[in-house]
Formats: sequence, structure tokens, C-alpha cells
Amino acid sequence: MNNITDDNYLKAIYHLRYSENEKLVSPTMVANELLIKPPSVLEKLKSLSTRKYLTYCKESGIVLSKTGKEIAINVIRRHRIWETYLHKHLGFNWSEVHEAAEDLEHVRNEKLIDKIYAVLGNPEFDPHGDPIPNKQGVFPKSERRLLSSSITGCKVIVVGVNEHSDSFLKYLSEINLNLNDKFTIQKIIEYDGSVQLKNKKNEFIQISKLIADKIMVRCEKANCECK
Amino acid sequence: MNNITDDNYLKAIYHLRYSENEKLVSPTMVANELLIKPPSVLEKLKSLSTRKYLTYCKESGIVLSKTGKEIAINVIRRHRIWETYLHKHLGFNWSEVHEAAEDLEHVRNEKLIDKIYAVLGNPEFDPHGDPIPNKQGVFPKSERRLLSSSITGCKVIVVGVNEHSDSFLKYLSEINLNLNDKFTIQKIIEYDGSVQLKNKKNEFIQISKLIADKIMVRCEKANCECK
DNA sequence: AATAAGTATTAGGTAACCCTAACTTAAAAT
DNA sequence: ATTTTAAGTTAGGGTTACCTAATACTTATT
Repeated sequence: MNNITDDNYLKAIYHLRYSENEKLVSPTMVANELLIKPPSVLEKLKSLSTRKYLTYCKESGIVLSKTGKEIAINVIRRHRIWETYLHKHLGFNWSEVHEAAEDLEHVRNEKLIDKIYAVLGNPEFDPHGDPIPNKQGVFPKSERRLLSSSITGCKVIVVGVNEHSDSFLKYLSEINLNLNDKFTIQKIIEYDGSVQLKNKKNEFIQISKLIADKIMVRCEKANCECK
Repeated sequence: MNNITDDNYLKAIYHLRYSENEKLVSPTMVANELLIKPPSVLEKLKSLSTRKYLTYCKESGIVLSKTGKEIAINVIRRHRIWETYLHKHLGFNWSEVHEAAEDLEHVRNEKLIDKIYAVLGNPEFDPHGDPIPNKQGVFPKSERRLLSSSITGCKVIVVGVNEHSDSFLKYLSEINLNLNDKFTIQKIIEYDGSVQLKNKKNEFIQISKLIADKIMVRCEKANCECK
């Protein structure tokens, strides 16, 4: 609980650097992520770099050290474990889970996180389909890719989303597209990249490219042609 | 999670004022409770009093306002609900529970606390025997009194402790005195106030007055003479 | 190439929390 | 009653985490 700000900076940097295939992480990007101003970030970067959690220079941007990465992964791990726990054991739904986890991720009690992780049966993915690193900080492998990179005919399972905003998650619920649902790609509209899906009840759902870019799927068949 | 310091000040003041029958709460007492120095407390008192959470003057000491009391009770409520949850649902023992709850009490997510409270079946007492206020802030009634106020022959049930330190709780485990255990008061040694107990297996346990002053019990019989 | 636009950085400021040192008052002890 | 001791208070400092405004660079754009 002590270093909530450190946690948040390292987590933000980790996300920018690894999750959303950005290359260089700049102070401004971090400022935007944390809803603060660049000078605040600059100042904090000095503190984090004297403590060897990262290095920063204009050429290579902000780069986490081994320790910095470990801390970030641990925060992410706690966040995702709590999300899973809230969902599976306390009846929270997809969109409610994130807010509470945002606080709980800072509780550093190791026995607590170990315990709920064990109670959940060491899950590999959280309710949004995001991978949960194990205690050693290793992320599980998965064949996830963007829904937008599908080809006609492939059968996919929804395994995650890339945006966690309330409005986005509510929209998905409304069009009846949920985690673990299976769909067949009916058609990709070349003109605007929209995707037409067919669900198990043979109902059709059409999704804009913007949305399809934020949904992660994996193919039902291991050797699907789309790859 | 935002006002952790406010929480801690209000909780400390509440404890000093109500739990341990002290009358006047002084800045120095608060400083000792929070392991900080009096000037820091003075400063914070100004902030808390302009926000109408309390009043302070030398004559009547620090007095919580209605709002201040509500906040304090809410923190205590969250703390005790988490302690109970950790104990009952996650296998934490008596002495491990407090530390984790110290962080968790600051998570203000209402749905979360409502949910675990409900899962526990709206418990009235936590693993230390401390009363849990309901959502309206009302504490359950109980016939608890100090073990040291017993008379020979009365049969008591351990319902709580007044100290939560690790060493104290460990000592109780060692002498095999646990929450909800039943004992008969064998003898009160007048000279030093020690208490001799007999457990269900007819084994004898002797406890110093110092210890007996920190253990809360209630009589097994409603109309026990000890009252 | 010159200007506009955006990013990086420095300088200086505020608020929250904590501190020590010094002073004032009140309570206790001689 | 006077001294000692303890508690209350003020003054002034340090750190962290944020800010705005101004300056220095870059990168686009015209």
C-alpha cells in the first residue's frame, strides 16, 4: 500500500511499452495515461531512475529495469487476480470488476494474493481475457489475435478485449458478445473493415473495424488458415 | 482509497474516545496512537475541523462531529468485515488477519463490502470478538465484560480481546485460550489479581491480571452473580 | 527554408504530511 | 511556593506529488 504512485507509474509504463505494441514510451504518453501533466512525469522519472526502476533518454524513451518490470508485473498480477476473484466469487460483472481492482491491486499482502489465486485454481486469464502472470512473473502463452485480422469462414472464440471502458463493455453486452462466445466470421467488408459474425443461434452481428480492433479472439481450430 | 490519512486519524480518534474508556482525547494521545509527533496532529486537526469532521479545544479535547463519527465507524466496519472474511473464507488465523485488513479497510468500494458482508451472513462480531457495526453504523449489543471482573465460579465464554498485537495473540494461542472457548473461573488471586481458569478438559490455566484485563468474556448464564 | 505545432524541459509554486527546535502553559512534585 | 516535568503550540524545514508558465527542441506543413 505504501508506494501506490510508484505502482501506478510503473504499471502505466509497462502497459504502454508492452501491451499496446508501442515502441518508445515518452513522458507525454505516460502523462496522458495517468491523466497528469508531463512535468510531473519528468520529476517522477528522476526518482524512479535513481532507484534503478528504469532508465530514460530521449533516444530510447523510458525503459523499465528488471526490478521495475517485476514490480509492474506484480501490480498487473494482483489486479487481474482480484478481477477474477470479484467476478467468480463475488458476483461482479464484466464492467464492475475493474474499478474495485484498481484499489485492491495496491494491497501488497502476499499471503492474501496467494490465497485467492489458489482458491481460483491458479487461473491463466482474467474476466477480460487478459493473461495473469504466475508468481514468477511469467505470462501464459495464448494464440490470441485481433478479431479484425480474421478471414471469412474462420471460427473464433472471444478471449479478450483491449479496452476496458464502461461504455465499451456495455456495448458488447448489448450486442450480445461476451467472453468465451463462439462466432463464425461471415464476411469481412473490405471497404471499411467491418466484420460480420454469426453466433451459435445463427444470428448475425455486425461490428465496425474500430470495435473489431479491440476484441481479441483465438481460432477454434489450431491450424486455421487465417494465420 | 483517496483519504487514507483522514481515515486513519478519524479511526484513531474514535478508538481513543469510545473503545478504551478514555474521556478527553488530546493531540498527544492521537500522536502516540499513530506513531507520529504532536505538531503533525495539530496541523491535521485544523484541516479536519475546517471540514467539519471534528472540533477541538483544550477543555473538551478532540470531539468527532456526526460526519466524522460516521466516517470512522465506516472504516472500522470495513476493517472488521474484512477480518472476518479473511478468517472465515480465506483461512487466515487470528493474528494474521489484522495486518491485511489494515490496508483493505481503505478500499471504499461499497458493492465490494456489501457483498462480502452478505456472503458472511451479516456477522455481528469479527474474529477478535469486536462488534461489527451494521450499514447504518449501529453496533450490536453484547454482554461483554473484562475477564478480570469475574468472580469465582462463574462460567464464561471468551468473546474478544482488547489488544491485537501479534505477541499477545500468539501467547493466547500458546496457552490454548481461543475465541469462543468456555472456562470456569476457578479462583481469583486477590494479591495480584491473577485469574485461574479451568477449561473443558479440566485443565487449569493461570493468567496474570495484565492479561485478564485484555480479554473480554460474557457469562454463560444470563443472570450470573458476577454482574 | 520559414512557420506552425507539438514535445521535452526547466523554473517556480501549492498542498499534504511529516519533522525538529523552541516557547508557553499547565500539572506534579518537592 | 518553587521547581521540575509533561503537554500544547508555533515557527520553520523537508519530501512527495502535483501544477502553470516559459523556454528549448523537433517535426511537420506550407
